[in-house]
Amino acid sequence: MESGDLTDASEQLQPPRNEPQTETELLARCSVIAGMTLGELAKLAKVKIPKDFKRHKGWAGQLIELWLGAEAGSKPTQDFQHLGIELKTIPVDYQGMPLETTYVCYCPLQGLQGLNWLNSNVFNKLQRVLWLPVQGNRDIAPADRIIGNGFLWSPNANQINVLRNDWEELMEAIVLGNVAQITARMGDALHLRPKAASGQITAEATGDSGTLIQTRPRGFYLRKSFTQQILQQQFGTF
DNA sequence: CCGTGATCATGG
DNA sequence: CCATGATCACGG
Repeated sequence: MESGDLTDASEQLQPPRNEPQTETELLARCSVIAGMTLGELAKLAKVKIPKDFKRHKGWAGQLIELWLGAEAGSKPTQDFQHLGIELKTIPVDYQGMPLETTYVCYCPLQGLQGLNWLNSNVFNKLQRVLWLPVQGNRDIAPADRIIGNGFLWSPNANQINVLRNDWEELMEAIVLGNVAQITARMGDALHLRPKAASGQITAEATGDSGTLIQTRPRGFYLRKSFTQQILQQQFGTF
C-alpha cells in the first residue's frame, strides 16, 4: 500500500470524546466495539497493550471505559451517573461463563448510622448495570480477546431479595463489631473480601465490645454463580 | 479444580 | 489511605 492511501485520519475509528448523553447512545457505542478485540481497540486509541495482566489487572476495564466514554477516576458512584448506569466488564470463558467474581464497591466499616439497603452504595450501583462480557481465558493473549455484546440489566425482585439479605447480614456483623469474623464464605450472591494494595494496609473498624480495631479494608463482590445467572438470562442457557 | 484471600496500577 | 479498574495464585 502506498503512503497516503486509505490513511485519512477521519476514516479511523476513535474513542468518543464525551460521555454518552443517552442510554441509546451508550448502547450504540457498545455495538461499535462488539466483536472487536482488545488489541484493535488499544491500537486505535494508541494505548500500549500488556502481554498479560499480572501487573495490569484493570487494563481491559479501563480500555472499555475509554471507548464507552466513561470518566476515569475512582468516584464511589455509578460510571454514568447522569444515566443511572454502572459499567461492569466481565471476563468470560469459551462457554460464556464468568471467570472471576465481580467487584461492586468498597465496604464502609465506620460511620454506619443511618445506612440501610436502599441508600447503600451496593444498591445504588447494582440498580442498573451495563454488563460487557470480554473473553478472559489466560490462553488468549490480551490483544486477541474479543469484546462481547453488552446489555443493560436490573435485578429482578428475587435477585434484589438475595442481594439485600446478603448485604444486611454482612453489614449487621460489621455494626456488631464482628468484621474480623466475616469470611468470603458468607453471602449467597454478595460477599465480602479484602480489598487493598497489600495485606499490610489497615482500616479502622469496630471490634469486640465496641473497641476500635485495625482490620484489612474490605470490598463487596458478586459471586460467579450470581453473574452467571445474569448472563444466562440474557443469552440463554449454555 | 476452584474460591478465597492477596495483590497490582492509578487518581485523588 | 480510599476507591476505582480488576486478576493472581495458593491452599483446601
